[in-house]
Parts: sequence; C-alpha cells; structure tokens
Amino acid sequence: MNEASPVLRKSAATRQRVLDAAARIFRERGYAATTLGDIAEAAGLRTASLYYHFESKEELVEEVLRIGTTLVSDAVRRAVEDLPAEADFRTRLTVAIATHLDALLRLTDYTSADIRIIGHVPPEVRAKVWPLREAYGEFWQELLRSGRANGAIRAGADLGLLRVLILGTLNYASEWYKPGLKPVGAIAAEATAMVLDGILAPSAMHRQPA
Amino acid sequence: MNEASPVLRKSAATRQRVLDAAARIFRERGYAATTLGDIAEAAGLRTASLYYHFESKEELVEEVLRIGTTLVSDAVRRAVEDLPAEADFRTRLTVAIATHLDALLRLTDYTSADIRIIGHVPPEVRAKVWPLREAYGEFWQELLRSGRANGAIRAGADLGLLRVLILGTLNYASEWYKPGLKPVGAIAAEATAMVLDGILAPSAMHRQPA
DNA sequence: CCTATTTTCTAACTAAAATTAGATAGAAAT
DNA sequence: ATTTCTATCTAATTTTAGTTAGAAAATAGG
Repeated sequence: MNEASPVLRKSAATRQRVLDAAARIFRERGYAATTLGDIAEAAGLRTASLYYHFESKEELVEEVLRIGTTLVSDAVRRAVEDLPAEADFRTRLTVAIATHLDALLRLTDYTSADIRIIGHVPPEVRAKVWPLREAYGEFWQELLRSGRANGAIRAGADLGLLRVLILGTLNYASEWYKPGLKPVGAIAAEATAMVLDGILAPSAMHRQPA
Repeated sequence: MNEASPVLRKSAATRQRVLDAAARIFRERGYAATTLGDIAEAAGLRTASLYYHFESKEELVEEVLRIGTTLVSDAVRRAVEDLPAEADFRTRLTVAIATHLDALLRLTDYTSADIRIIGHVPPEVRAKVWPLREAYGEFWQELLRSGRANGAIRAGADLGLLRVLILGTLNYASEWYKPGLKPVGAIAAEATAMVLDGILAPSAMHRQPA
C-alpha cells in the first residue's frame, strides 16, 4: 500500500467527512454537548469506528481547532500580503476585517467552531493549540503596530487592548450571525466603518458634549 | 413557618450560596463541564441536597442566567436614566458602555456566566430566558435610535447591526479579561473611544487612502 | 482466486454524573 | 417534652457517553 504513495488512502476521505461533521456539530452545539455518536451519525459510520481515525474525542476536537485557526489565519495573511506594497493602513485593516469575517461566517465551520468552543474545551487541548492562535494574534498586533508607526492610529492607544477589542467585535458575530439575513460583506463594511471611524456622524463636533 | 413572614427562611441563605457558587463555576468552566458535585462542594453541601432548592441542573442554570441578565440590564438602565435629561448621545453611550463592562468584568459572576454560557445551554433553557435578553437589547436599540434622531450617529448605519457589533465588542471581553492586568475603567475608555470615534488619528485625511 | 491489510462493525465495558428514595438531624411551635 | 416542618444526608438508581476488544467486511496485490 505504500503509505508515502501519491495515491490517497481510502480512509482519508472518511477522516475528512468525520472532521467536517465534527466542525459543523461542535459549532452548533458546543463541545461538551456534542457526542461522538452525533458526529459518527452525521459522517455515516458507527461511533466505535471513529477510533480508527482518532485516538479520542479530545484529539478530534484538537484537530478541528487547529484547522479552524489555520484557515482563518492563512486566509487573512494571504489577503493582506497580496495587497500592493503601498497600500495604506486603512486598506490593510479593511481587507483583514473582511477576510476574517468571511472565514468565520461564510467559508468554514472549522473557524466558527474554533471561536465558539475554544473557551469550553479541556485545558490541555486549549494549551496544545494555543501557539497557533498566538501567532495569529501576533499578526494583528503587527498590523496595528505598522498603523501606529504610520501615524494612522491615534497615538495614545493601547495596541494590545485595541487588538482584542477588534477581534472581539468580529468573533462575537459567530454568536449572533444567521446566514441569509445580511450579506457578510455588508457586516464587514459596517464593522470596518465602526472600528476605523466610529459610529458618529462626521459633521459632529469633536470631543465636547453639546 | 408563615411563608409570607418578614423573617427570612434559613434556606434562603443556602440557596444564595448555591447560586453564587454556580455562577462562579459556570463562568469558569462552562455549562456542561460543570457538575452539580462541583457546585455543591463549593457551596458546602452534598450533591443531593441541591435538589431541595432546585428541581434540576437546568432550573439552576436558568436562574443564574436570569439573574445575570437582570443585574446588567438594571445597572445600565439606571445609570443612563440617572443622567441629566440634557445629556447628549456621546455621554449616554459612554455611561452605558462603562456600566455594562463593569457589571460584566468587575461586579458579578452572574453576568459573565450568562454571557459565556448562554450559547451552550440546552435550547429550552435559552428559550425561557430569551425575553429578558431581548428587552435589554431593545434598550440598546432605543439608545441608538435616539442617537440617530439627534443626528449624532451617521445616517446610513444599520442600527440593529451596530447594536450587535457594539455589544459583541463588550461581551467578548469576558473571554479574554483577567483581573489585575488593566482597570476595567481603562478598558471601557478605550472601547468607548473606538466605538464613538474609531481608532484612527484625528488629524488623518478623511476617507481616501493615501 | 488467495492472502494480507485496511476499514468498519457489533458487543461489551467503564465511569461519570444527574436524579430519586428514604432516613436523620435541627429548629420552631404547641 | 412532643410534635411538626425544614433542611440535609447517605445510599441507590439510571442514563449517557467515551472507550476497548475482537470479529467481520471490504479492498488491493500477487
């Protein structure tokens, strides 16, 4: 059978079905409320057969989390890096927000499962996938740093705090978003407008209450 | 025993201890990962004794959620209503954000438990407490409506979308906040600045990329 | 075809956790 | 003191879900 062969093992397809089902159901119901039976049924096999592909429920969810973080991280990095070198901060942040939300809300159950359950998986699992998340956070931090270096971001801001506030704004959408109500692009536009310019009317006086 | 008597039942104190313990542990570990044994131990009694005070785990968590929503809702309503009648939108939103974050991060485990687990409790439980949450959401919606009526909020904005974006920004803090790192007031100030004015430096050109 | 390997299945097993039953101690009232 | 509720306990029950063991299909090569 030649494990290193270019031919896919037949089990690869099953493993993929299991992961897809797991991502979807974890996202819908949360970690603890999802049983291996639920996942097996959705993937079209028996509960015990899952153990041929994964050592445990924890290993399965770990893989889902890993994929979820990787998908959004790769997509956002690529989208930003593909911008022309002279693109300004406003453009770069706009693209980063749009791509992050697209991965989270439209593209993949893995990322929404990741965001929704990361705080509810066993600590050992969280610890294992943490470095990946930190690296993605560091990408955003660097994006903001470059924005402040350019003078685009107001000087007094705590960038670490801004980062978690912005990502919170985006990530919390996985709690309320329902497909079909509003295109993801429109949500991204409104979020970008708020983060960059705030919600006030441009004419309004600066700082002072009336 | 005279149930309507002004004298507190001795069980009221125990019930309160159980609720306090439940709120704290639900917040820390999530709904499904919290056992009645954990709660009982923290409250200083035996698992079975919980059933004297609550019919089931679901009824217990429902009460925690109800209290959590009520506490933050009442605090924010009161703080905003206590402002002078002529207070402008900027002031009202600043106070609403500060009070919401204070309830969520500093005051009470009930509210943080509520926010963290509402998406992970059994659907029947969520349905029962939903009206309370909707009412609180409606308060924010009305706050934003008044802001737009005043011309304070930019005209094109989708207020429903703005509302969930703002509350998402605030609520997601329950996922990353750790006491001691930064005073809650400083977090509120940064969040308010972002929501109202955005993160860009005031001098920067409007709209156009460089 | 025959055989070895991969994949999935059926059937236990185990452990944890929610819940129930019924006994007991404590407080308050007659 | 005796009786009556209130509150908590110990001990069992039940259910659910993760996991393991080992037998059977299915698949691929020779």
